[in-house]
Amino acid sequence: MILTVDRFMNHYSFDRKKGPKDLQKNKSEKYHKILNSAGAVFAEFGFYKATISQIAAKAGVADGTLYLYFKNKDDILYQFISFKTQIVFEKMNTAVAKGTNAENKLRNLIRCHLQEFQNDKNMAVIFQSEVRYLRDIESQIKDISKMYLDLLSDIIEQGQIEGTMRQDLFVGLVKRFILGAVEGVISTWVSAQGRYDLVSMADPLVDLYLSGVKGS
Amino acid sequence: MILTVDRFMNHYSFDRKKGPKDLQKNKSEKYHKILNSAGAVFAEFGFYKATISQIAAKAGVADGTLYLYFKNKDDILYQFISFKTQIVFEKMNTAVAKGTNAENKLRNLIRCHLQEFQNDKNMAVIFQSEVRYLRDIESQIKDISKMYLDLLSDIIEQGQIEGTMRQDLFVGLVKRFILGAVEGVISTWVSAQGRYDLVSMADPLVDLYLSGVKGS
DNA sequence: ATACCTCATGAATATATATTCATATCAGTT
DNA sequence: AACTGATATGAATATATATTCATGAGGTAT
Repeated sequence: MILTVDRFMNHYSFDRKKGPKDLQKNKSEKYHKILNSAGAVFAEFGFYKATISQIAAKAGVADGTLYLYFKNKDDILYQFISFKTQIVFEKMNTAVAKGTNAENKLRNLIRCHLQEFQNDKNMAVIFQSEVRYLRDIESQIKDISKMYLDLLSDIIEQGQIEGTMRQDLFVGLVKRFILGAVEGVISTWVSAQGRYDLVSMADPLVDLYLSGVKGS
Repeated sequence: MILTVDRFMNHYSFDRKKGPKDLQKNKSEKYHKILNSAGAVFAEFGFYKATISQIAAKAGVADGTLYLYFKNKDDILYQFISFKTQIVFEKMNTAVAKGTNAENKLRNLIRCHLQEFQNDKNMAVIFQSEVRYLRDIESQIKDISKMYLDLLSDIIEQGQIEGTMRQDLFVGLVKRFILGAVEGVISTWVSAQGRYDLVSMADPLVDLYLSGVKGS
């Protein structure tokens, strides 16, 4: 299966008013400065309580400037998520590709997941907190987790072929189970203000997936 | 360990303006009518997009009436969550108490959890979506999941004593793992508009907790 | 019949803040 | 130096809606 993340970026076609020069601006330094500032403010206050003025101040620009780069407040969040999603999924795909067998792939995926979220706490908080928004907004983003789940499906199926994973697994359930548990671990880490090392949870977590808690 | 849910209700002491007659009003039919309407509206639109007028209309009362029963919009959500939390935890405690051994208790807990959320989809959606809010609001509510995690700790420890669960488990991780996975499954069900039977996931899920996915 | 209390109403108020736009700055070009 | 286009500014505007409060209705006791 081919996992493409392009659709997150490309199919997004709110028609901005200023049209033409957008392509250059998207890459501009200021665009990213605003995006990062927005990330910090959203993470701290939540999307609704965050104000345009706060974001502008943190980015060191005037309020009106945001509207040269973004359609509106919603758009800022949308772009933030799209941008982060793209980067993270590329890394995840790479990580999985490096694994030789199913178990390896799974370990790489989970470690990468935890690593990326640990590296970018704002992102972690926003992905945690703005679930609601993600649900409401543009439909393409709805399945942020879709590709992740597809990755997992592939790994599990490979494991079943290898014979390293049980044949009787209900894949649909197993993948939610795995993703849910990682997110739970991240969520806890976020609540704890990121005070401990998240990545070190990766292997113990995978061990649980594989062997469960039952005594021998 | 004794799990008390009382604190969720009792320690909440915003001083309402009308003081004296509150006790009666808290139980009144209209209070609950508003609370349920609020639940429906919050679930449909999310806390911030929901308006007082919508809630009032759905409850069949005037806007101003809400302020006879609740301090403000925040308070409505707070009370909703407190109320639901209390009920659900009582049921969970009862369910766990009925189990004889650790595995049984775990099965009862998970089944109860899924059952209650399936029965009250508004609650499920709100618990899913308003994470952010739960984090910001009054500190007592922060640990909505605290008691749940404590329940799990007890079960796991019992399992270790029984010898039915591995001795080398990192309980702190295991309990997040279990809760995260249940929440993930619920989250998926919510996204799917609750079209399938959630409770039937309980036993397969617990099987995964216990035995993992590894082939024999 | 009157006074009194509780509860309900919904139009009027107050506030917050997202968004716009007339104006300014600056770089490069002629 | 004057012109042009792109970019930036931030005060002014528009809007939405949470919250208040003067008013009323219904019941009960005096």
